[in-house]
Amino acid sequence: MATPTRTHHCSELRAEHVDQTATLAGWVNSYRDHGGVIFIDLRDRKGITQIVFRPSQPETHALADRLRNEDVIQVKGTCIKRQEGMANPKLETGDIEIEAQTLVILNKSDTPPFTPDEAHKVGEETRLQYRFIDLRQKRMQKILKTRHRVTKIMRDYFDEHEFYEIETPFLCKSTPEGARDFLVPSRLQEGCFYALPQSPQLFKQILMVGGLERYMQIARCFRDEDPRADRQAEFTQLDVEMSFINQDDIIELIEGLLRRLWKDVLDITVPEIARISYAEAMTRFGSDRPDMRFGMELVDIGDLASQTDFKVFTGAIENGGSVQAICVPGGAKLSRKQTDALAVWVKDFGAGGLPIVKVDNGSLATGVAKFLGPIADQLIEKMGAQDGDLICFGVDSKIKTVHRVLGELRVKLAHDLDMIDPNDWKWIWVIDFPLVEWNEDAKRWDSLHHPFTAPHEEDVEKIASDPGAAKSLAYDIIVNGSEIGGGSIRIHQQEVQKQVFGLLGISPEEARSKFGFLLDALRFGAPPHGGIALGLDRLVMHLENTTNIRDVIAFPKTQNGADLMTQAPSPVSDDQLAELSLRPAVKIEA
RNA sequence: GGGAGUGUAGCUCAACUGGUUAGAGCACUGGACUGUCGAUCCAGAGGUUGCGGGUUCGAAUCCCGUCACUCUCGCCA
Repeated sequence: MATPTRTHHCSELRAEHVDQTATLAGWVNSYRDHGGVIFIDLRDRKGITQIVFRPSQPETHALADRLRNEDVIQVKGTCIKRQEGMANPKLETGDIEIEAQTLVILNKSDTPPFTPDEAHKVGEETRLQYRFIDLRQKRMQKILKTRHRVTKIMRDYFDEHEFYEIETPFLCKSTPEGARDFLVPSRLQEGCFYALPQSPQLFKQILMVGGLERYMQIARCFRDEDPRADRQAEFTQLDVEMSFINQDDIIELIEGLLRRLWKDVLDITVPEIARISYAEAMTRFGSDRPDMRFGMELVDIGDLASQTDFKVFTGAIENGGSVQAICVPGGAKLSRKQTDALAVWVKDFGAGGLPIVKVDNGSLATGVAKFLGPIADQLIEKMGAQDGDLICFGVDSKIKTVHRVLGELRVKLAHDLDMIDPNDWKWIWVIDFPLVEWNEDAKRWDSLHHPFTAPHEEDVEKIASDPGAAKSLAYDIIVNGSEIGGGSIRIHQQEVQKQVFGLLGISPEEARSKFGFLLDALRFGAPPHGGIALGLDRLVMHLENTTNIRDVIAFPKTQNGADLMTQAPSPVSDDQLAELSLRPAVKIEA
């Protein structure tokens, strides 16, 4: 077999190469056999070039007659200019073609289940099963190229800022907090298990105590939880940690990175990114990851609600709850059927229902309008509502539910009513998160970020006196309503860490057994430090304008955690199990 | 764990209210054709209607169960 070399890529040849000899190699993208002359569109990573086979080269022509889609071939021939009217403006290389002298079939392909050109209309299940074909389509190649550029830019950027890229272990100690761990049985220590890292959190802090000062890693993380459109069990983070810095340093550093990424990939300039507090984000947008591309901010109308006889409103307020509203511009055009569907939809977020009114001729109509007569004018004014608008109410005895319902609703309505400019980008930092949040079910305080997040210095006393009011030095970076990263300044003093563990109900014994190494590290000269992690998959999703995380991962998993190509996970042999001292509760034959 | 949706030829889809032999386009096979580029023309082959059960004279269609895939609530410090 000939060596599959080539002199040019399939995107390169132009009129200026006419009369030159060229050797190309690639896949048969399509073939057109005219009995005499045969045309092949030859494809490689970079483009497509048309090859012509003429009967005047009988041996080569006979070989070419057998070519089918996705055969891998090597062609040597002469670059010739296409005659007048025969150029193909759809191809970069459409002014020329290669007149083949020799053809080598490097590898004949079985009939493919689909071709790269039609992959975009093939079901995802089939694409994932034959991922090696799917990856040949232009879109997938572009996405993976972008992903490569993003990680390259990250490494260059942090290198310029004197960060070291340091690997951390995959085989880690299991900590039951947070997400469910993926467990790996130990062969050498019977009955014991490693866990795959949910993130390199503790290791990167240890690196700071270890004096490395600036660390970054493109880190694979594992969380054994149910997936969503934008998240799967195995994902990648840009992980960063720095010593002797404050929150502003991290924010400025990451803004610089985002600026370079968007400029380089999309030629879009990232402006100085505004910061809002968690409290403000919740009050105005009902969410800690507000989408700032549209309005419809939440308005507290508790004062007006209590002036009505509408029991839904007054009842909620009497129970210590809240009545809030959003004004949906042009929302009055929604049909009864559509608003009824919204009322069902909001129940997923804990709402009892969705009271609405439409604004018509300067007054309220339909829905709950008949209950709101006394406050109609004030409501319209307070909401800034116009004729043709829809006002949706969030009502509950818990303000948290009201925020959630209206926060989710405003995003859904903005999409449904096409209120978002697809070319708009809105970045925002959310800062000053509460340190902890009361978990009503478990009757305890939970970390909002994680247990190593530092409180504001002036709030340290509140850990004991008023934990819910203590704010943390945590920050999330949001783009278009999507959280693409978050981090915090860490606790670097053993005393404070002990207090936080105490607040979280982690006993000293428990803390010692789970995080003893961290507590030790904090005793021996831990510098002040902090960091952040950005979701690489989500970042690439934004840059490539997809809502499907599987699009930006070469070999993704399905919702069931399966790899449809390799058929993982799979049963294993009894021998393998015995070696690991494992006995499954459910046995599936290997 | 819950809710919703999808599953028919290799691929994308159709098949009325349960009713003849489950169709079409692309792909595939054979043939024709010397300028196509979504080639064209002629002919052909290709089906466990995801799987299992049930109702019925009769099931792709209705019912129950199950599996896979998607979206989603819970979950994801």
